[in-house]
Amino acid sequence: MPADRAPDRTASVAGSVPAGRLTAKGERTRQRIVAAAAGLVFEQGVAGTTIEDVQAAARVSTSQLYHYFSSKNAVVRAVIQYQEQGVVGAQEQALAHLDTLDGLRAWADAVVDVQRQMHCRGGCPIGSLGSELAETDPEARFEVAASFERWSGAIRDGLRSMQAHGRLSAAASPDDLAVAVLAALQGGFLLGQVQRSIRPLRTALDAMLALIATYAASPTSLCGLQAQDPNRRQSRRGPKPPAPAGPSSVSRMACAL
Amino acid sequence: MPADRAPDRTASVAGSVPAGRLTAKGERTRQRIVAAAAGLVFEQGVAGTTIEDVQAAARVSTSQLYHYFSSKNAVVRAVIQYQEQGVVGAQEQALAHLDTLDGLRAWADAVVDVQRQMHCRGGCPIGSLGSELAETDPEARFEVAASFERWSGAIRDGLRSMQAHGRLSAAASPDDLAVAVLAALQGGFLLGQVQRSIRPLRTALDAMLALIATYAASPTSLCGLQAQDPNRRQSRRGPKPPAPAGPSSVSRMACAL
DNA sequence: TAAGGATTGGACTGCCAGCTCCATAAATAG
DNA sequence: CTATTTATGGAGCTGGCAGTCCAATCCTTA
Repeated sequence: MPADRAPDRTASVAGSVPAGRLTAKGERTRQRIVAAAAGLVFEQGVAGTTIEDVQAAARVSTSQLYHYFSSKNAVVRAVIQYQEQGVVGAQEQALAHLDTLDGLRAWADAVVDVQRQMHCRGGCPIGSLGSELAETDPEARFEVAASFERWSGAIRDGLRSMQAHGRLSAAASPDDLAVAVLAALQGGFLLGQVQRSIRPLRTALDAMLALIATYAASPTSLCGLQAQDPNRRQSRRGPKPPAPAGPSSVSRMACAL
Repeated sequence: MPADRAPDRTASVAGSVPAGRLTAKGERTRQRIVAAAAGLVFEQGVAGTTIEDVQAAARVSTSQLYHYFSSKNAVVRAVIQYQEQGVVGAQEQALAHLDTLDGLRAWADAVVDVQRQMHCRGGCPIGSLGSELAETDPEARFEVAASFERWSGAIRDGLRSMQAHGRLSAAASPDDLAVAVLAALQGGFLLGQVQRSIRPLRTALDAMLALIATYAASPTSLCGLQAQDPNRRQSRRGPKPPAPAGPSSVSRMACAL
């Protein structure tokens, strides 16, 4: 067995290369396929993306593709994990040291900015996959469910951190609020994708921020009367927090989420 | 021209029967096709539903189907309008005479109940279509966008009515809140579909209700401190408002939304 | 250097789904 | 009653797409 074998971080993916032995070169090819597939799937959906498309985009032959994946379904599952890594991973970074309401606002701004940069196309890479595959591919549904769980977990941890710093009332439930925020985010992405506008996402997240501000324990009043200042929405154009700098291709833009 | 011709309410659908003259019988056949297609699409998505499937479910021959629709795309567009009619129509009914916060809570309960009855399968009939078609069928995207607009408009009118009755502070923006509520609903449906649980939808809508309660102008306190009573979630099993009674098939259950 | 596994090339196949076409039956108008 | 339009039946065509197969080549190890 080769010595420079890449760490076997893909062993858990059923349908990968049979008897899964990958050299470093093979690992790179495999990654090229997944990245290309992720981009295409993001742009045109699973059903709208053919294996031929992926081959062309990744510049690999049929036998190459089927050397690394047993079926199109296997490619799709790899894409799901790839997007989970990219999107949720970036989210965990962005939410890691969250301890103020302003930090949460900055996070929301960054999220909205992602959709703006995509010109509202494609929706959320994970949410779209979930919607398309939920009723036809149980395993895919399961993996997307896990991604959502991890994502809302990151938000919950951020809120807990705020609570620990005394920035959030003990009456607030970080667990419930996290789920609600993620739902607002997903719904906002969907509405915005369909209407080609960032307004729904902006509005939905602002609403959740206003609710959370209601639970703010520190300086500001407990009553969220100025929670929804109509001016703030438009004035949010300042220097945005540098997103955790992913690679440059279109498919990675999605992952900068 | 026949005298008992059905009213031409489908004339606006491009791709319907060429030179669109429909007898009453033909109209019934057409409706059977659309209803069958709607059910299948709801269960398996557009890509997962073949014309053959629709033919079998609607008990029509190939030539019949292509007599009434020029292509699969035309069928899909008819399905979108069918679902808009069913879902948004029912929503307009349910939200029509909304003038109290409790009325809004009852509405939310009914929405959650729909997902429960579907065992969390299928998501929102309109949202799923939007997600699947947004990037591949511009016309479909446009129609779904219009549906969302109409839907949030219904919510907005309900909130305005509350405002007119003095139940909501003038500082609240029914327009923004309506969009946020719809986003929470859509996101809740998606998360719940993927995780096979009604919790996300319940939680997301409760969060929005808590925010709206914050704006409540009348009896209850302005501070939403008991807004998120964790007990209320389980205790919501009383006699639910009779949903606006749609037909009985599975595909119509979705439309009872 | 030789062997054996990993990687790559690309033609080919089988199937399925969307759609066409022609023929027949039913209904309507005059 | 007859001409015309509308509704139905069903065989079959065609293109595209997932997946197969047999080699050829590269790379690692010994």
